Amino acid sequence: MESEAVVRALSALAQEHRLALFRLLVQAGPDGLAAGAIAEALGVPASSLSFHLAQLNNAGLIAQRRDGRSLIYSADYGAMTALLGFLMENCCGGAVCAPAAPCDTKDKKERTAA
Amino acid sequence: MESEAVVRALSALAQEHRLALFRLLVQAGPDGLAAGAIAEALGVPASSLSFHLAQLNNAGLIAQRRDGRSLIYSADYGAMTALLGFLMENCCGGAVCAPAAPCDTKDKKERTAA
DNA sequence: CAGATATTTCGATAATAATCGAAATATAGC
DNA sequence: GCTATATTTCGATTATTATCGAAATATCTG
Repeated sequence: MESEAVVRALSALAQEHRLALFRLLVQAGPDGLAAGAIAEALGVPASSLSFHLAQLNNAGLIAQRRDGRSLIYSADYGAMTALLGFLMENCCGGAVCAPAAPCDTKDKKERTAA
Repeated sequence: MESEAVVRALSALAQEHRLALFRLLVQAGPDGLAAGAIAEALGVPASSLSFHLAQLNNAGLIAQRRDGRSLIYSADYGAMTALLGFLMENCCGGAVCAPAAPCDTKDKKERTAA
């Protein structure tokens, strides 16, 4: 992941609505959520939400797919992991640094899946 | 870590110079670097750098200490870990999700140290 | 095709951020 | 106290971002 892409990803996340939106998708899992459902969950007008979705999408943090009239958005876990990895790269001049396991990872069957 | 603090941290990192600056400090380790040394390393005017240092400091991502005439800045590894943890909280509706080990963690003696 | 639903694009406005030189503050040494 | 070094604060300018209603686009159903 290049520095420029990382800045775009961080900029995308550095906004209250988008951070909440991204976390909502992270927690929703690979199935994702329709734009309308997100707008309702966050209490944001559709046009505003669309702007924020575009930011996250442009940053490569979320994926979009169509299902009938609805557009379904889902978190891109691979991009998130790459982002975290970049921040920690070559970290800690040999000292401290906690592991920070991302999640329970019950199955771990697939890594870039769905 | 609260949502508002996370947004501040992400905003602080979502800027080319500050991202480079933070990574410089992350890689420099707990000893940190003097403001002047950072300015030279990044090729940024002192007043501009001061602005960026203030942003990172205000976001709680870096610590400041004085050594004679110099102000030494160092990365706050605890804050970084908390930030990453927040992003992954409750992630992956039970599916995927790669571990993303932050660093080699040779010793692993302390977790929130220095 | 007409009408309904889901979402995006457009356009205008308001707020926030980045930039850097010049002047101000803090510490050190004589 | 004076002079030099290290860094920050101030102020003015420019650029980017967030906001949301209204209109446009896409898909579905009959």
